[in-house]
Amino acid sequence: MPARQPLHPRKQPKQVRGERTRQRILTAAAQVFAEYGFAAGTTNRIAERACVSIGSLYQYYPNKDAILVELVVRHLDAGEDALRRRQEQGLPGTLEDAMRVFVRIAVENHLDDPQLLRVMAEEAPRAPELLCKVREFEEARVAYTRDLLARYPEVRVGDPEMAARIAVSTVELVVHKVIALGEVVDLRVFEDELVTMLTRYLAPARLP
Amino acid sequence: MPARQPLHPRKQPKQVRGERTRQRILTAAAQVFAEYGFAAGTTNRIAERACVSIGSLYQYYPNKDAILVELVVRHLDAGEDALRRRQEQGLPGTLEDAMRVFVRIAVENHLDDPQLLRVMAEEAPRAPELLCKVREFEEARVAYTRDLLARYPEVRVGDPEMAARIAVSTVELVVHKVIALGEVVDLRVFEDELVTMLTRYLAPARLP
DNA sequence: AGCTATTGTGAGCAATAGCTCGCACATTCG
DNA sequence: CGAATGTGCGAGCTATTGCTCACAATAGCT
Repeated sequence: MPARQPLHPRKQPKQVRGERTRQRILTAAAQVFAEYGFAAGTTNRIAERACVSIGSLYQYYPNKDAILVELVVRHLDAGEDALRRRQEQGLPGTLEDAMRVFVRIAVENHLDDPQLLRVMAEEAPRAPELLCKVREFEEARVAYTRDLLARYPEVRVGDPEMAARIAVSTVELVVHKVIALGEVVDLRVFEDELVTMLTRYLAPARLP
Repeated sequence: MPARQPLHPRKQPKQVRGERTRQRILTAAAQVFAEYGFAAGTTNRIAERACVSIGSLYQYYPNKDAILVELVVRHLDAGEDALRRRQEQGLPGTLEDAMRVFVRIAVENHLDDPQLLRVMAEEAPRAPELLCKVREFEEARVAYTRDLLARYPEVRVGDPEMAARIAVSTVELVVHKVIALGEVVDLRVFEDELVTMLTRYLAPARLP
């Protein structure tokens, strides 16, 4: 690895041609990272896959990391959108339904491209910029979940903030593990159990 | 990165001197990996920290990965030992106590050296050999947990195997995240909530 | 056509880091 | 002591890879 200096004023594409090239590079990068991993997914390989010269690649992205950052940001945005769309359909009738929505969105999000997701999850902690963005999104989800829980009177936890935090992390991490690491389990059973765990935790049946 | 060929018949130390050198290398590697991360923790740096020449380093480890593998295996062994020792103290009185033991062991295990643990967790999925070993240990823990749950009559779950799997993963992943990623939370509150989640999930209060 | 800004090219530079190999030093043992 | 074996050394080879730069091609406009 040579000079990694951002002495580069990358340009915004001003013609359609440029926009399309940029998109080709991004798509190729997603494939290459998914196939080879981040380290072995060299910029030359990405350029080759995108049918673009290496020079062009560096015209749009200042360095390799920046490509990954854009991929991650796009993924986070997509996840947020999915949640927002569900949100607009109104509050689920029961807490269990609400939890099922969470889990299912997470599963769908990961099922899309498990390999790429795995790379992103592995590489995220390395780039401080990425870590920051990921945390931002996560904080938003925690806050949203905390508010959501407040709407169900049957919820009874010691520390609502911590409960939301644990719930969000658990869904994210456990789903990611099962999907990306390719555990061989029945997804329906998995979903049911995970939903049960969250529901029983947050809204325990009261003793007589 | 140049030739990574294991054309090497690494030797077992036959003198005490060799054994000590090996240990110095391992200790240094743990420090260097924790401080610089895996990629930036170069073999030369490790050798320097260990006050050993790189030639000596490669006399005991065929390549860089092998050093990490040994560190991970040692850590896994340590964790298993800790669990076994508790196990010999007899079955905890309640399920909640049993869960608390799990969580606390995980926390202690991670509190030991969060940075190194983080590196190991991030790097583990890359080396197939490591992934294999980690899974082996995890399967053992799942089996152990499944058996443990069977001993508490109040446990009521749809799929005991899946429940054990989810419980093990949740503890491991969530604890790791909170400790290694340095989330700013009260550890006591965190422990309590996590234990509560597991307990309520596995042994829900029965309705009248 | 001609002129300019934008986009595209790819050989090759520079830096890095894993790892080797020939040799020197240390330990053990007869 | 001296031979055999084990241990330690570290300059430098080799391969890789992120990235630059001088130049070429194309698009848009008059």
